[in-house]
Amino acid sequence: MSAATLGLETARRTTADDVFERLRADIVSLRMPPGTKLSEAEVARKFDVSRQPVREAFIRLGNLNLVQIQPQRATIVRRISRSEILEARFIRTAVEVEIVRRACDAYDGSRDGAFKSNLEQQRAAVQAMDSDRFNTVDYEFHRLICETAGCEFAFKTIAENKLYVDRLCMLSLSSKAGQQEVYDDHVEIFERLRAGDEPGLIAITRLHLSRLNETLDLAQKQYPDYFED
Amino acid sequence: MSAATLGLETARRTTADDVFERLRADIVSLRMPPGTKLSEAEVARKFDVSRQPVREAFIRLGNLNLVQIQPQRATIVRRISRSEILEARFIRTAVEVEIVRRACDAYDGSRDGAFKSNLEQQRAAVQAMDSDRFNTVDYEFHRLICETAGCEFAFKTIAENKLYVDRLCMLSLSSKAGQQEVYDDHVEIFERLRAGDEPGLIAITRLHLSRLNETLDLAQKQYPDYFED
DNA sequence: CGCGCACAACTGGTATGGTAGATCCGAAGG
DNA sequence: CCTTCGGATCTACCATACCAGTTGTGCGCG
Repeated sequence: MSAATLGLETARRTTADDVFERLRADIVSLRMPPGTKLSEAEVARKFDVSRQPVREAFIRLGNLNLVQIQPQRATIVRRISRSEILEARFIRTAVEVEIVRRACDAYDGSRDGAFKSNLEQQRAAVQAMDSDRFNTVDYEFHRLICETAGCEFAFKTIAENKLYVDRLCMLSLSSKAGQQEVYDDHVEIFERLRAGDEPGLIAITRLHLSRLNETLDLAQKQYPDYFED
Repeated sequence: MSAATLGLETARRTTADDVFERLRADIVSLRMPPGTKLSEAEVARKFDVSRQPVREAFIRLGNLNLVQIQPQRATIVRRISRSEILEARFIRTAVEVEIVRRACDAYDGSRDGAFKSNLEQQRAAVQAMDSDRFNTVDYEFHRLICETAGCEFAFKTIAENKLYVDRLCMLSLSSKAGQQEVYDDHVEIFERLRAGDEPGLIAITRLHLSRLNETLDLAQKQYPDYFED
């Protein structure tokens, strides 16, 4: 992912950036479901800009594997790849395990307040069945762990790999029970971290990330057209 | 990294692809050293194409963090960032540890021949002080480990993170002693793998990757202008 | 009725002209 | 001599026009 797409905006905002962001949002939110055909000309008309910025946005989306550019044919919103998601999870697991290992070493309790506040927000989101909200604080929880480990930068990789998964989460099939499970995991992760129980922390982290399987199976059964394998 | 940059070329080749590849090669080979100023118009003239494909190539290079696009100002070959390299190594270490862990479980000796052949080529390259050759087989060695683990895909992430490091290696400051050290590491990695000694394997892998520090220090001392921090 | 070919209507790729913003440099004023 | 201001000259950005493939369709022929 480029620096420009990650928020460290030092440069000024351009039309191409706008188009990119809007399309990106439309894709990950599933307002444009996988398989949707996009056309430079059409999008340009819709956003009332020329084809040029649209084209550049397409290139960047293509680099993120969110769209598939078929020269002289079409550009379509990429379908979800089961194998790709599992591969992304492998990478994320590797990184996250390394992170919690470091976090365990570096833990000094200075972020306990933030953790407790975050967990409380998670609990409330589960109670209110607010999936969007839960997703956001989930993100924040993992960022807190990165900070504890002194590896804020690693969150970039995690977020990048999460891109593929975000659309899955958006299928809103995250039942209350599922979210409760995730929340319980988070609580235990925090407890193990505080206790300095490194082996236990790693084990629960692996278990936590492995839960993606159910979500994946469920989603693929429910929306087979959204998948390419 | 986009699919197009990884060789699974299903689409046809475009002018922009050519420009991208040529610039990329020029950058990682240091024919265009860090800090070199690029201009759409200038590159277009040099390659005898229009500015458009050049622009698109710039965007893709920017996504790979190989160049820095400064709107309305200039586009320059990105300087090497010390912190960024260390961050990339963190990610790579995390992934590689996970890989060898899996490789240890999945090891069945079926690739022993390939490993031995590869190590022999490494030995020869060290002897001949052929850095380029050594770099290539070094790559292959790590790919072999990925294959053993059944995680060919993970090599993509490793290679991607290696992008930042490639320019370092190109400074050809890899002394014969340094290469010998790396070779010895590889030998031991293979031995631990065969012996099924997982803890030892992980330890030597970590040690192996940590050796980058010396290279980095040396390079930064010798070519301070190539670095941005 | 069915098959094939040609043409029309797309698509993305490329070339080029014009615009706004950033920088640099020199001249004018302190 | 130093500072400042203004314009010349860069830059990347955007719009438009044109080109080259791909695809789908419908007409004509077997």
